Amino acid sequence: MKITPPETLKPRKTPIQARSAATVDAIFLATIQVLLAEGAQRLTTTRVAERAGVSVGTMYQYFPHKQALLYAVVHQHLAEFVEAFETACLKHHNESIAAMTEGMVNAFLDSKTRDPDATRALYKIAGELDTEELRFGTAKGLQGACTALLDSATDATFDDLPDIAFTLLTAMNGTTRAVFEFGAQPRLVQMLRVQLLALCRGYLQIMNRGGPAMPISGIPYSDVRCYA
Amino acid sequence: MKITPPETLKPRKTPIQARSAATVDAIFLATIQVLLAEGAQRLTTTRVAERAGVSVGTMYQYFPHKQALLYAVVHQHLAEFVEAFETACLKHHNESIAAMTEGMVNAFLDSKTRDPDATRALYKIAGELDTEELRFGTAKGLQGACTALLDSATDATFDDLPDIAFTLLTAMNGTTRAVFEFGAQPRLVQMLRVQLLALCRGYLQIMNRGGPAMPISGIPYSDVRCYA
DNA sequence: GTATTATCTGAATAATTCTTCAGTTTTGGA
DNA sequence: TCCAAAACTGAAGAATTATTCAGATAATAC
Repeated sequence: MKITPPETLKPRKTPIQARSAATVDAIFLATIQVLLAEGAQRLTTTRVAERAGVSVGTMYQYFPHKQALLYAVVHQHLAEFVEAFETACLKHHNESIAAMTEGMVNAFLDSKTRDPDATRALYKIAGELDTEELRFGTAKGLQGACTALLDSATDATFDDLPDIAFTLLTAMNGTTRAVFEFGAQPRLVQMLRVQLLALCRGYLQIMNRGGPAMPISGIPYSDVRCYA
Repeated sequence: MKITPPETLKPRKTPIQARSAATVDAIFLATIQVLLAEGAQRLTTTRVAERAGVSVGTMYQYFPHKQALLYAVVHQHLAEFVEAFETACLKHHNESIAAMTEGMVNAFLDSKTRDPDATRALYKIAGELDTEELRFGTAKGLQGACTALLDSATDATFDDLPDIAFTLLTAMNGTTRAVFEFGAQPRLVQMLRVQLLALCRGYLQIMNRGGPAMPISGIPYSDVRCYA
């Protein structure tokens, strides 16, 4: 997964000395902190600079405008996330569905949990990033990795794999997002890990082409796969 | 579900004549339109008023400040959604899991699809509403309805119902949100309907206390329910 | 030690935004 | 028809914000 930022959102210059590298890091960190402490509305260049302990001018030396800063922060974390997820997917190619789901769920949650503040902050601005490019690129990357993974399952085969991958990923994201917006207490995360495992496994079991046709009595499952 | 707005977010006055009722409606509509056309950043009181065809002063006669307007718009649609979902849940009490999941998924998607623009717009500002009260209240309401519904299933019993309801609801929301953020083309919505049905059914099948212990060979499912 | 490059500063500017209120227009009833 | 209440207007004020740039300071190379 490689996502190149649009021309207008590219950083103005990259740090050379160690001092400036530290400055940029501080700015990134401050962005997250201001976002969590004050909300997206009150995320201003001045406030971020102040929190980072640098002057506003310094910020504008690295980022041509506020949007570029936001883009950089989101891009950084999202890229890390995509890479972690893709790596985990590759690691579990040619395994069972049970092993795959475990790998995916753990990779997903571990990556989001590594820096909970950042995760929470990112969910807050994800909507205002006016470039769909990032979201779209990220989604495509994850979907590709998940599709390929499932396609290599040793104990199941699927129709409409991209749809299945899309559903799995967005379901994981939705549940995770909710947990983080409720504070992401460890107990909640652990609960989610268990529930997600069951969610993914149950879903894939039903979608498995060779699986049982009607696991629960009542309305038949046959209509589940035949959509126009 | 009844959600009372905090004192500071209450409307300044309620329309009496038909004329003013139309004005408020126009303002609500304009808010959605500006949000979609310009984004959350550029959602200003002046722009909304202009789009609604009224003066800014008129807006401030009904809403004490911008936040109150936003709150009102979100509240209106969310309340409708919660009620539709709760009604659907009540209608399917004491039925099979298959019937329940179908009822829930359809209610969820039908309600969100009724006014796609509003749905898309709401997802955009959901994050900036600085009062968690609404989100929290809504979540509680949905979770309660879903929990009660599942508890009445004729062909299954569950442990940790609130957790299961939470997972189901946030998974549905996550997938739906993604579809709407990608434009919500009818084909995508139809796809989602099918996938969600399978997702919910598969999950509940696994979580059913009386269900099969190990539906897919490989790593055992036994650990799925025993979390600390 | 000096020259050069990298980095930082922060008051000033221009633009945008929220909110008010004194006055005007419209409505519905007596 | 006439009037009091309801609804509307929009220019003006106060506050916030993004962005610049000329000059100061620190690091590095030679």
